[in-house]
Amino acid sequence: MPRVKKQLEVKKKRRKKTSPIQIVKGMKDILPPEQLLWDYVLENSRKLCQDFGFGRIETPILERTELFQRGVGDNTDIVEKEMFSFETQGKDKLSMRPEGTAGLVRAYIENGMSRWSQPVKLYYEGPMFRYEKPQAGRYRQFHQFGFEIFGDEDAAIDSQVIYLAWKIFQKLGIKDINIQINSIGCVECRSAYKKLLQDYYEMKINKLCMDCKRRLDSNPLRLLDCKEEKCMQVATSAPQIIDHLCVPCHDHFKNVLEFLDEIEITYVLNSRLVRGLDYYSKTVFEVWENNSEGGQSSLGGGGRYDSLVEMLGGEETPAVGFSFGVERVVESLFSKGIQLNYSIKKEVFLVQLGDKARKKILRLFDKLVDSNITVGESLGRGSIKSQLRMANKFNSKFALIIGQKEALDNTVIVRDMESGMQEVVVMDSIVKEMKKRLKG
RNA sequence: GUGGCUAUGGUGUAAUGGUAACACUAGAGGUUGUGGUCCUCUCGUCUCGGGUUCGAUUCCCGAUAGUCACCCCA
Repeated sequence: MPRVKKQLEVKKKRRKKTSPIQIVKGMKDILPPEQLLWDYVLENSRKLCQDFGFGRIETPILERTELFQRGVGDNTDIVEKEMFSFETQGKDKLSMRPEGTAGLVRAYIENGMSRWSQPVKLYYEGPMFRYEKPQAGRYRQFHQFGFEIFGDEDAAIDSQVIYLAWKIFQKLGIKDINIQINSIGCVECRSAYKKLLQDYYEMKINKLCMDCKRRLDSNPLRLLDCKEEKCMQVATSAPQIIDHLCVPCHDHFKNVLEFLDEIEITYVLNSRLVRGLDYYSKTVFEVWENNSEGGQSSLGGGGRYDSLVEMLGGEETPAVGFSFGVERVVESLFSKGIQLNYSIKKEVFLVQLGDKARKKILRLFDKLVDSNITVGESLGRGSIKSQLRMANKFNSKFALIIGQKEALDNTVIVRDMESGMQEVVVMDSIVKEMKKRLKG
């Protein structure tokens, strides 16, 4: 009977609890176990970028909205409806960056990097924001790692960027990938091609699905990518952009592919690959991974953007870049069962009994850490039993036990966790003793 | 933004128109200062808000979130 009453009281108390505040839609917490994978991904990527001569740059998350309107393109989906934009108290119109390149270009211009020795090679990482409908592997705040090369228009640079992208994934252990590549030409040949494509589809408009009929005007390039069977049939004989590139664009693309052949990177010519940001020209590519269901998912993408620097008010500067989604890469690694052992390992574990002992532990902990020994403790715990359980969980080789008696005698019990053998050691020599034992 | 599906302890899963079962994890303990096995106990506003009902976690509606497709991309 009293127990029932108690439960009721507990329930009443619970009711009064204020409701918890939830995470914002499309946002995600990255907890310690997952951080290991993040570190793995980012550290390897940074290392490779540095090996390739890239310097790290960090630009602000907030930029003027205008930067993205001009840079990414006013009519792109990203700018039109996917930006987190707001006005400050000072009436500045700002946006949280939806991608990294525009900010880098701004920094390139603003810091006078055109007078640095060319090419300028930069890499970056950080959160990006897009107001989209969240889905698996697709968040409103997501992270990109990317790198850009400014000031060199040679096709070799394109292939170097692709090579580095490829290499990063190889290094990370994501091997079942392929490079989807295409050239979308320069402004001139692209608009000519668009017209050609529209003409082609106009003739077959009756064979298209509803969506494609609608898209014909707004985004003709997208029709090539439709998954309706009847549209796919029409697409197979549609004109391909690589057949309609101007001579310089054509040669450039040919060179890129030759370089890729040379460094033995397998790529897939994908005439339907069109990227959603306006600033791209010539080479565009994506890195796709073959997933377990037999489909493919995009891990990252990039391309050349020779006119962007000028569009944002700088001198005419060719550039290429690539970026990948850290979440997607992490998830890919996770689904492969790549497990970085998240066992927290502590060589030595300190067990304390009583207040006096607890005080001694604090200093001992510090000394041991200073001599590069990993130490665990559980100051908040009372019983020796639970503390030794912790020691076991931490895979400790030794437990150092200090109780009331030891605190007074200035001694420590050294317990070998494997054999269970115990020995009393004088406090002053414990650090030395531990060092010695851990070596052997 | 449009449409479909889903929503149960920290996690992963059950069952049910009469307040919830199991596994794992976590915490406390299994007599006085000793771990890994074992045992016991503890941890659920059944997402939220309405409605139907004597009664709803279970049915209906709405909200929210997740998820899938479109769209777009990382």
